[in-house]
Amino acid sequence: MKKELEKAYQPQNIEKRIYQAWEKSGYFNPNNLPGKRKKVFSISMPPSNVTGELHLGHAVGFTVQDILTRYHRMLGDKTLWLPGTDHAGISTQVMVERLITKEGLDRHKLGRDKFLQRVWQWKKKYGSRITEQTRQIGASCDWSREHFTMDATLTKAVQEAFIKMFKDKLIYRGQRIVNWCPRCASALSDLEVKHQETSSKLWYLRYPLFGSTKYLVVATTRPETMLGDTAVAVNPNDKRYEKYIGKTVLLPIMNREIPIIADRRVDQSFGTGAVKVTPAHDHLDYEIAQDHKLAIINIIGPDNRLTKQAGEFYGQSVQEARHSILKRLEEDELLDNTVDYIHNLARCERCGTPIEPLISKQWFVDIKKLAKPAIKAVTSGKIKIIPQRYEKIYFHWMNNIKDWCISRQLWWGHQIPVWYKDDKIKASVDKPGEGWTQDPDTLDTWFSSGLWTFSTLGWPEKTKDFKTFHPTSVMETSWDILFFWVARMIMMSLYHTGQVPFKTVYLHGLVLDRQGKKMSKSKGTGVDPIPMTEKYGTDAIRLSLVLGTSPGQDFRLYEEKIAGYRNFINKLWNVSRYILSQAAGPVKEPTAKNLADQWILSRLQTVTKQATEYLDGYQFSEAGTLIYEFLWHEFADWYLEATKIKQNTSILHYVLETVIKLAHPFMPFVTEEIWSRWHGTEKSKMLIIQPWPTYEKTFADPEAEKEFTSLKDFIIGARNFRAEHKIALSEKISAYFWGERAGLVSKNLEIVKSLARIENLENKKQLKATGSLSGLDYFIDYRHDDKKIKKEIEKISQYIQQLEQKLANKNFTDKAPKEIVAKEQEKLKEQKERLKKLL
RNA sequence: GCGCGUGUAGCUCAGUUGGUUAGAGCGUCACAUUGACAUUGUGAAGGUCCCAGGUUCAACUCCUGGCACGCGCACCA
Repeated sequence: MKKELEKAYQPQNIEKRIYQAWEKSGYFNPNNLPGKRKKVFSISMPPSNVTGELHLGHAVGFTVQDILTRYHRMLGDKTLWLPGTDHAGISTQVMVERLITKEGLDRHKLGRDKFLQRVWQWKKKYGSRITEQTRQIGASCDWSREHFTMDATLTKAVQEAFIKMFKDKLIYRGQRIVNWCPRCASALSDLEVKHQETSSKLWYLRYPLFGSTKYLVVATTRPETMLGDTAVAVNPNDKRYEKYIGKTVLLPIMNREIPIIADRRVDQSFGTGAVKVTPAHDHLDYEIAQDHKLAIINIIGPDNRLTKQAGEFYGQSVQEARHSILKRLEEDELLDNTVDYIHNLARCERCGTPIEPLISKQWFVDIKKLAKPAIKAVTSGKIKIIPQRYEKIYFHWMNNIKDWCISRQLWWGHQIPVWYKDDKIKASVDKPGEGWTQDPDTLDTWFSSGLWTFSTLGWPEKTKDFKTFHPTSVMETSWDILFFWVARMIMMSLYHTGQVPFKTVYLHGLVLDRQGKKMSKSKGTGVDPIPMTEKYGTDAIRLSLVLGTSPGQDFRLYEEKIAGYRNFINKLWNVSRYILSQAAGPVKEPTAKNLADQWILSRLQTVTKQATEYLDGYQFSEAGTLIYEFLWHEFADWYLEATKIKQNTSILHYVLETVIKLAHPFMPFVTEEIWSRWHGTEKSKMLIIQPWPTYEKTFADPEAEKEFTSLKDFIIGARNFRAEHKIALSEKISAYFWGERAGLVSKNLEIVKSLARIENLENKKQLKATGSLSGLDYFIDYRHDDKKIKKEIEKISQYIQQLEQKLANKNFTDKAPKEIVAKEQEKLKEQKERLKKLL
């Protein structure tokens, strides 16, 4: 052990070097791991968006995945954690479009090929940023298997998948109403639309009844769409309008006669209870039109301008049209009323532009057929979701699933492998021949992500990796992409490979700011993990993202929390510094020489066992907290102090080594650093590949644990001594037990002095012989703080009464399990003895 | 509308099959301090586990019904 171990842990100087050493060792790659590894453990890393930067959401996920990976690697599993990035169609294209706008260009001027070149350039320049940040968080994933969704092999997988689904008639092309983003000039799936409260107006329009001077009033937030109205609908139960059903109104401006129809879906209480029906530009109206066989008139084009069908308004933008139409209606006295109104406006998830529903020819997946087996995979238990309540949400969504629109009018992405020639359509990777042209559209990003667990392992080829690592063991991600991604992976994998993509889904919560709100970059309420890792160390961030959290449950993060875990890491650093400076050397078989030794060894075994069980059960917070408590408040605070009286190097080393192993998955950097200073930097001796500690029965000693705990309680109780007696006690202990070593002092004086007793009592044996703690009666005489003692007596008496009552209850003694009753009886006995001593 | 979550110490949160006198961190207060560590140590104060019923020998935990806050889904024009 080198003496120059720094006084405080300095993560900045260490982390980069440690990560490089790990990466260089090759151990992230399961092929390079030592020993025979039969059991396989694999995780697919959710591909980060290439345009992205690491945020705390990633950090939580990576930490949990890394804990699992490191734990299983140490367990001796053939462990693979496969990383990658996603081309993120819309996000990336939007970003590059903005860039070229600044140059006065747009993608159409540039042309498809040149534009794509620009995107690739951009990807090359910034795409590695996120992977660098992934390294910074300590992710021990296999970079040699890193993939990008637009790699040649993955593109091939996408094409094969599409063609197979097309041939099986699971993918079809149809003219349907879709969510259209005018800015992106592309169709979107339902999931890519977000609703946001927006203040707007509700206009009440008068539609004259045909052949009458009366009119019906309809309310709308979108007056311009009236040009495309093909009916007015009312609820069949609405008495007010009963008499009009079957009649017609004259659509203003267009002077078109349109029917008044009855439909259950109309809400009587909204507006006037009469609705204008615009099938081409509203999802509900479209459905109503289908059922009532109404005409569909497309008046808004993909360019967000009115079509020829809009007559005199042809060519106007939607905004202009709204203005002119309102003006015209007002002039004709057909505008009844205008009120302020807040409604949920549908917006493009990526660019925020209001969505324009319109009729368009797009590609769809007939997803209901895929949903059935995907539901079964979860009900049958083949896939387990943690926490379980998300299964319900999953089922609800899957049971109500609608066809998935997968074509995007974007350039950045996988171009649809379909070719046209005259009226012929052919799905094929390559051009089928002269005169064929390929569909210009690309696929939804989530189509390729849906194949992620197997496309990254070489599918559709039957590679060794695929055979070895698929299905993967766990999918770890945040709950908000359960539908986007997790559900689609399950459907795609079952269909294409016949296997589930993973056996367990672990969902973590979202990281919230101090106020409990979603972190927002624009509001500046976010915590950027990278500067935090520099300030407090990555290990501290990792702990603060995992300890004290619960799966699927959102949680708040703030700086003090991180600082707290930084302190803990520093504690471990100093514990190691102390132990290694006391006696360097190899770890020997531990031999217990006194009660404290027995206690700590037994506790270590208990902790090892429990921590292992927690990790196996995905209870990361519990496992981490347990290690934290043991390391700090048992090993450091008590055992280490005890050894200041009588050192037992073998045990100090053994416990430190074991606890460092247990802590490694949670705080890899500091543990690896301590390890390397102790065991050297040789590759084969790295902590990352050390075997996970096992539970050794020989050290388990519940009796010792119990007795030491009593002793601790007694020592803590000694604080109630009067000051002068305390001094007397200290002096006595000092003179009696330390003799010539009386000079040894510690900050933690009280404990050290009191612990001197452990040694003298010849530990357990004597404790037993003298009747548990009776050997300590010697000190009890010094208890003199009457007030405190009185209070304690009161407390104990109360408790005794409680216990006596309980035991007197026949129902309890008869019906409760025997162990519980026995436990209560023992408690009563203990308390009575305690009381006796105090009186 | 349908569904989900949360409510435990001043603050942030744990609490997996119902069973020690309900826990931790931070904060507060008191005390300690020379050699592992002030990024320290020891302790104290602080709780009708949201409310009301029910099941049970036993409920923070299970059931029913409220209240408050947050979120998701949905055809809110």
